[in-house]
Amino acid sequence: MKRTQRFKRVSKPKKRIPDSELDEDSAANLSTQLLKSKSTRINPKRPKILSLPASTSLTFDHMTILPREFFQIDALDLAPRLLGKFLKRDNVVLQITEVEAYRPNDSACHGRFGITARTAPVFGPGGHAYVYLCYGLHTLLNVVADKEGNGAAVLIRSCAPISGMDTIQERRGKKTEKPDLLNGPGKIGQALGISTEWSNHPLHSPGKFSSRPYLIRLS
DNA sequence: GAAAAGATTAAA
DNA sequence: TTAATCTTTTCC
Repeated sequence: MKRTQRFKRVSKPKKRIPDSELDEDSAANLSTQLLKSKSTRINPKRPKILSLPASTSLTFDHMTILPREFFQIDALDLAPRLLGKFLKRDNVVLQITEVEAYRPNDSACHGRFGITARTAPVFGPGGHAYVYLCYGLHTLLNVVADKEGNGAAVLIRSCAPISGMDTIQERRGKKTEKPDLLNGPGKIGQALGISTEWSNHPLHSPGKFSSRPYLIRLS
């Protein structure tokens, strides 16, 4: 039975921007390349791993915050579009490398039993965060997808560090630069320093508090 | 009201 | 392979 759809960006992390050079509006000349990947089964418990089509080279000049319309589409469409995008909070910037889509009919989707106190944000309009505690230990970050009323979201599973390495390592409690720094959904939440209080926070604007994370792209 | 499961991680 | 750890949902 179908549960979820996972998308993975298989490429090397892009060059890192020195913290001193990064600001709200520009992170000059990052280029990102979506490399071809095979469709493989990463976790036997999960039915299918989808991959991106092969290799498109994209170059951007300026960072812009993604508009809310960007998010208000089917989670299955939103998921691959999040690959390569940037998640920013303060000096920490992560580039999304692996995501997983959860749709209303997926057996693992938190929205499958309707609106509850915890899952209410999932049913809200796309572009907000849905953060919840997993196994009592890990804060998992989802990007709510689709229109209001549809319980769909995309889990951020893995990222590459772009900026704020010191902060990331400090929050993670590891000095490594290896993939295990950010290759898991619980690690993303930890690296961003978020808690469940962040659930329902809009990701399509910096928000009232500048320290709140938001999703950006280079365009 | 009690019990079990869970979109995981790190360490052995 | 397993313990850690606790909230949400389910079952009686």
